[in-house]
Amino acid sequence: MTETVQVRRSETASAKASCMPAEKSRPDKHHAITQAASEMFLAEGFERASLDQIAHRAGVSKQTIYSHFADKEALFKAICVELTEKLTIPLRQPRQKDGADLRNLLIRLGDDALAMMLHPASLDLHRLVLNAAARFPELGRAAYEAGAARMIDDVATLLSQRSQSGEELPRVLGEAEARVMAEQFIGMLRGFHQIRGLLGVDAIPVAERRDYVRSCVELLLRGG
Amino acid sequence: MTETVQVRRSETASAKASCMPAEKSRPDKHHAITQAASEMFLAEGFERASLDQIAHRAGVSKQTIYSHFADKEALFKAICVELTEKLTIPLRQPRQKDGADLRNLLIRLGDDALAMMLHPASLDLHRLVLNAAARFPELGRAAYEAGAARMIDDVATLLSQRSQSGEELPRVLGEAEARVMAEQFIGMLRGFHQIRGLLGVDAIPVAERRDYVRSCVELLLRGG
DNA sequence: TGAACAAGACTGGACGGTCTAGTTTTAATA
DNA sequence: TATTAAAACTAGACCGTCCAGTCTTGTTCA
Repeated sequence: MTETVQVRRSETASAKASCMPAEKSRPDKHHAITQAASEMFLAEGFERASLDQIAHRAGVSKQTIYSHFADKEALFKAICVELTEKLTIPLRQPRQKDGADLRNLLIRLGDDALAMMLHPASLDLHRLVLNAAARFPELGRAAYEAGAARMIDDVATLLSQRSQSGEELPRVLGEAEARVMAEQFIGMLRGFHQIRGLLGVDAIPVAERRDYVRSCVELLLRGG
Repeated sequence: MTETVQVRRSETASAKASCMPAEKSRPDKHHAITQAASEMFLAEGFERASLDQIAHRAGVSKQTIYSHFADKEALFKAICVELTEKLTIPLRQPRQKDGADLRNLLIRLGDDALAMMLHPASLDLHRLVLNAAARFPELGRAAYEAGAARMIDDVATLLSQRSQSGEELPRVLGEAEARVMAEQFIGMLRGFHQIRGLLGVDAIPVAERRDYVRSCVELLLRGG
């Protein structure tokens, strides 16, 4: 009796250590758990989401959760990593640059970036990670790398390249200059739109948002 | 016995309704409570801060807290309002505009605004309100009005005035244009500095930050 | 004297995590 | 294909802890 229990324990521990689907579990259970946990954590936050609720919503017993994850904290971290990865997929896909001039590239990029930042799931994750970062610093850093840092890198690379080869920008940019300008561009793009979403203030209409993006691009191209 | 308790109850309710210092309480108690509650909420968040801890830190009994505030939620909201008010005092003080040109005004304003946004207490409150906004929408809206909206208004007014009367900006700005440009300016000013603070990523050195602010002002003046 | 207070016991309930007992799935073997 | 044993699972009881909010019993102060 107790022996079989001990065996289970050790397997449980190893499965959790890797934070991966347990090797011998029924495959759909893991997904059901992470799905339900995502919904609950996003909607309620870490403290208010209870494992009983998550288990019930996943159609799974609490014990099964504990056979996949060491504890609530491990489940939470796994969810954060998974969601961060999922919601930043657009940032890791190479952008189409075929023949477009810098202005139109920046407009497309700006429209996409802003839409991503204002997506409800993105706002919820933002809230979640911001809150968790105080207690789990590695989550904060990981989210920064996957989100903000990635965007800065991409825009900086684009600006740097385009400034080298011609007349699309007033001057040739060094590495550091390009990064500063990228931060300025994404910063002004974001403006207070994301904050408004997070604070429950009404968003501006989409048409107005498009105008705003274009206005940012013009400001950058004139001022850069 | 029970009667005196009933009397206390009704007084408690009225004192809390106004969210002001109870009329008949010893004056320093209220401040001790809000002080301790501020510290605990900022450090731990709403759920993890317990009333026992707050009472202990305030050197006050739990009952005293409940004679000043209806419940934990009311205490929390009062703290949020009070902190929001306190931390946005700089935004409500008229700025010195004596004889300075727009460039230097914007630099001063930018330095101050960024320093304010990156202040540890400000970051903690930001986290707190962002998290609370999902459950208490009025807190979110109030914070937006006191913070972001206020800054946009101020900068927009400044830009609009200066654009009317001369050559400091390339063109005369309408009301709406000035607001857009103000949002762009503060947005690029903030960049990802605040996010880095919130996520626990190392901040850039102060000297570099000053350069960044100046660079933002130049970009705005050239591009506006 | 009476109102505000301190100290802390107490209640009721939620929750994280464990444990038990019985059921289903899997996969190897006869 | 039928058998079977281990592993994964379910349902829910259970434990210990924590906590919001109440109540009691005194104490302090105006």
